[in-house]
Amino acid sequence: MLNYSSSEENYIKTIFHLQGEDGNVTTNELADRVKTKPASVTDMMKKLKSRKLVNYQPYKGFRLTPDGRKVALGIIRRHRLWEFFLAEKLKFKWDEVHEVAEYLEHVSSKKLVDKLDEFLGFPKFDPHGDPIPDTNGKMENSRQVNLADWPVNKPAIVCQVVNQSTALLELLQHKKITIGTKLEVKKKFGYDDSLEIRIQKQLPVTISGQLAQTIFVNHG
Amino acid sequence: MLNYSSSEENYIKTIFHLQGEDGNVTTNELADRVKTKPASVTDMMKKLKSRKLVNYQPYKGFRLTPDGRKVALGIIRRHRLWEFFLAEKLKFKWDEVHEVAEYLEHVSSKKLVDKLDEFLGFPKFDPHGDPIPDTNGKMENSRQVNLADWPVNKPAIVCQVVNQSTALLELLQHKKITIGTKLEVKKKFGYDDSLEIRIQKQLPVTISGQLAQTIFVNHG
DNA sequence: AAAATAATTTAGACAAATCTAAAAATTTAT
DNA sequence: ATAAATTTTTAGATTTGTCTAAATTATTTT
Ligand SMILES: [Mn+2]
Ligand SMILES: [Mn+2]
Ligand SMILES: [Mn+2]
Ligand SMILES: [Mn+2]
Repeated sequence: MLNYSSSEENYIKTIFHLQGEDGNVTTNELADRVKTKPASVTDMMKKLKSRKLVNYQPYKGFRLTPDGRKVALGIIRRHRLWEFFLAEKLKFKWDEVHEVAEYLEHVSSKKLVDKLDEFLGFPKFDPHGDPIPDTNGKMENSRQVNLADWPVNKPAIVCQVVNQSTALLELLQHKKITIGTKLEVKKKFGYDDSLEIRIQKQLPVTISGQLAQTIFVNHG
Repeated sequence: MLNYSSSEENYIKTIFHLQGEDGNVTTNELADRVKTKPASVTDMMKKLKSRKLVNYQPYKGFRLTPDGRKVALGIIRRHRLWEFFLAEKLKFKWDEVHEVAEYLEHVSSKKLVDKLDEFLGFPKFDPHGDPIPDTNGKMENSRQVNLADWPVNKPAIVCQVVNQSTALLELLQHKKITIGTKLEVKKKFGYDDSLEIRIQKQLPVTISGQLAQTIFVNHG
């Protein structure tokens, strides 16, 4: 199995995140995300094309090839497993795991990653609720629904929180909401989109519509 | 705190291992160890000198400065903590941990390393019995004695095994000897330097003088 | 359909880390 | 003390990844 530089891996991973089901990725988009200049992106795309990891025609944007997608899923697997390790075993906070995982993800020993996965008990989701690909690149596509759209009185499990700012984390901690929290929506107020929710058997609490929109849940 | 490239770190770490208490390191020695050419070593020494990590005069060899020593101990700390993690938590074999630790050692987040240390229970020795520096660079200098020189009927704990070949590992596993094993030497045979040892309360077994010389022990 | 604007690529330069081949310094042998 | 051998350094080139500035292509406006 070939090996890629950290730089190549960062481009590959970012293309994966930017290209949706079908869309193309543009030079400027990618330059923004990997914090480099468009000229550097063009250089790298030529290289990745020659390695058959992206389909690329000048001025037409690019997408990962099936091979590129496999490489991307491997990087994402490592990133999310390390994030899980940092949060679960080393007691890092949510908003601290990503930065360190950016480095650990580039250590690409297959044996290391598979043994880590086993040690962690084959987790299905990282601390932000994103699914972790298995050895073969398969991952749950967690049919997750925004809490703002969840019906009243239906059990739900928090499975993802988008936008991982420290301010958001603070609010979630105060409300005692975390990945895995079981709750039900008790009331919805159309006036300001606020919700009244009940966590487990505790007293109901109110959360704003803005907060609800950052929270995604599963069928509990 | 400044950051060094993987390449710089490999040179620094290797100089630490090569320079003893007082000796100087030579260009060819270092080139051999870091698997590069003498010309590259000279280039790097100029750079490390300008960063005040080594003392270096052309043609006179080099040594780490106190700052360089601190950096080296940080790298060695990371290397050995990861080796311990791999062996203890991920169940890697002795002879598999080093290769992966060569990569993990270059992830230099202080928070990561200190939390890993805590998670592992502040281990004092890596799987090969080498001491692990603490956050301040202090480590046990394990007054270890070769098993061949150990007195009869005195409790000992295996703390290091030199020469980590797979063949040696296989033999040690068969004899059920590992780091931390408690044993006593029961008899010494001058004819072929073989020893009879007793592990814990088990029946005595015989080991060759050659094997005994690879094993170092502490006062049990 | 031009002209203006925006996006992308090319050209040329640079820093890091490495190499080979040649020059210089040091050490060893005669 | 020379000469020979060894070690070390320098000079010049190469690869990877980046940048700025200029040229090219595509898109949007008029
Ligand atoms: Mn992340
Ligand atoms: Mn990364
Ligand atoms: Mn090692
Ligand atoms: Mn290394």
